[in-house]
Amino acid sequence: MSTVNRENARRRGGDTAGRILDSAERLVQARGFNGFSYADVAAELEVTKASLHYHFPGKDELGLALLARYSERFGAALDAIEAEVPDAPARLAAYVALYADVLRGERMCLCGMLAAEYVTLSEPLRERLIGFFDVNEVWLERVLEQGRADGSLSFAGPARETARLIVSTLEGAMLVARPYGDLERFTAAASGLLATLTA
Amino acid sequence: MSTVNRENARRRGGDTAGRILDSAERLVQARGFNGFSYADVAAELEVTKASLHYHFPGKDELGLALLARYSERFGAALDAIEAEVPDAPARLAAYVALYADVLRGERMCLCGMLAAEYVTLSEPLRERLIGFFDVNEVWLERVLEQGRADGSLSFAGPARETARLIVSTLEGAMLVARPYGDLERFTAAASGLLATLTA
DNA sequence: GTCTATAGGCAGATAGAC
DNA sequence: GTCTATCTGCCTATAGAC
Repeated sequence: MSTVNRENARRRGGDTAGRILDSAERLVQARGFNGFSYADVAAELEVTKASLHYHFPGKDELGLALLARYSERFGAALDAIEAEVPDAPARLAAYVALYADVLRGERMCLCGMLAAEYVTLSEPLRERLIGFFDVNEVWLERVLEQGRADGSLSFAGPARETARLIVSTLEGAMLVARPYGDLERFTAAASGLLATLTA
Repeated sequence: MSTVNRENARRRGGDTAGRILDSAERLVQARGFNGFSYADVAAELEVTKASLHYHFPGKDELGLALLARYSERFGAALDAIEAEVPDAPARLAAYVALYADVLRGERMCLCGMLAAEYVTLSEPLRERLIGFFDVNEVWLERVLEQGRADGSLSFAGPARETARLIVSTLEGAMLVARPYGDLERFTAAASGLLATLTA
């Protein structure tokens, strides 16, 4: 790397690949994977499209990198909840807060957005998208079982099904709340959901 | 209209505009408004793109026609439920069945799909999309109040909020179930939701 | 690593013949 | 109403200089 480029990277405040991912992630979450282009990212970062192709040869590779980073970050957030929050109801509330934070940035969940575009995605992207939801379900399932065991949560049937209900409700609440530009719509739905579990 | 064209229309089994809407609707529900093109519809109908532009000058007009027809049809289905199904819990179940029927065709709800792409939509499209959700909420609100009044349904807080929770959950359940290609995922979530209201 | 330049294709859209 | 032909612009992607 040249001295000039190193200086540029420093001034920009981070590695270029990371900045590309930041920009692309925001664009996908706002407009969808089919609703953004390399040109959009290039304009935002004030670099050329060709430069983006150096870091991510094709849009599919970019999508895979996006999803990998998102899943990793989400997984880390789940680990953090387990480390910092002991009881099951509070863990669920912290889980909901993860979604609320995304929506606050006027973004849709990356994976909810990709789920809408599922039919148009490459096979590798599809597989990893499914993997994201699976991880969420497994994590919620454990929290739900913990809560049922210690009496802090109450629900009927397999914990896995309630876990799926939670994921569905939160994704749907984000989806519908965003057009209204109304975070309260999301939090109200989430509260209503959690209320049925702590009753 | 020429004799030949009238014959073509007859053989095709309907007016051209309607067939265009049928094709476009299916494509939007499967791939998104940004994921289909006039070329896709033209290929499916074995006509030229120019012909489509005669019926719907631009993609935006096509989208508006799509949404208008969908809303009208959905409204008619809600009217039919009210006419044929008397009690509130059964009305909710019938409402859920409307969504399940869409998903059975491996489609996402048209409006859920457009909600995901909201940021990229024209202002007229945005307004009418909001209108669709409003109509759903109002209808559900009335059913919920009816059920609470006659004791067949039980929920806390304003009926409108629970109505929003129902819409969110069903849209989210469709969104997540489709990648798994698993209708049962949707019906399980819907059953779980309805169970909390009849308890 | 980033640039200029460009390829090749598909997008939405229009003019005008039939 | 549908066609052929064409336009303009944007898309993803690549070659090669610096």
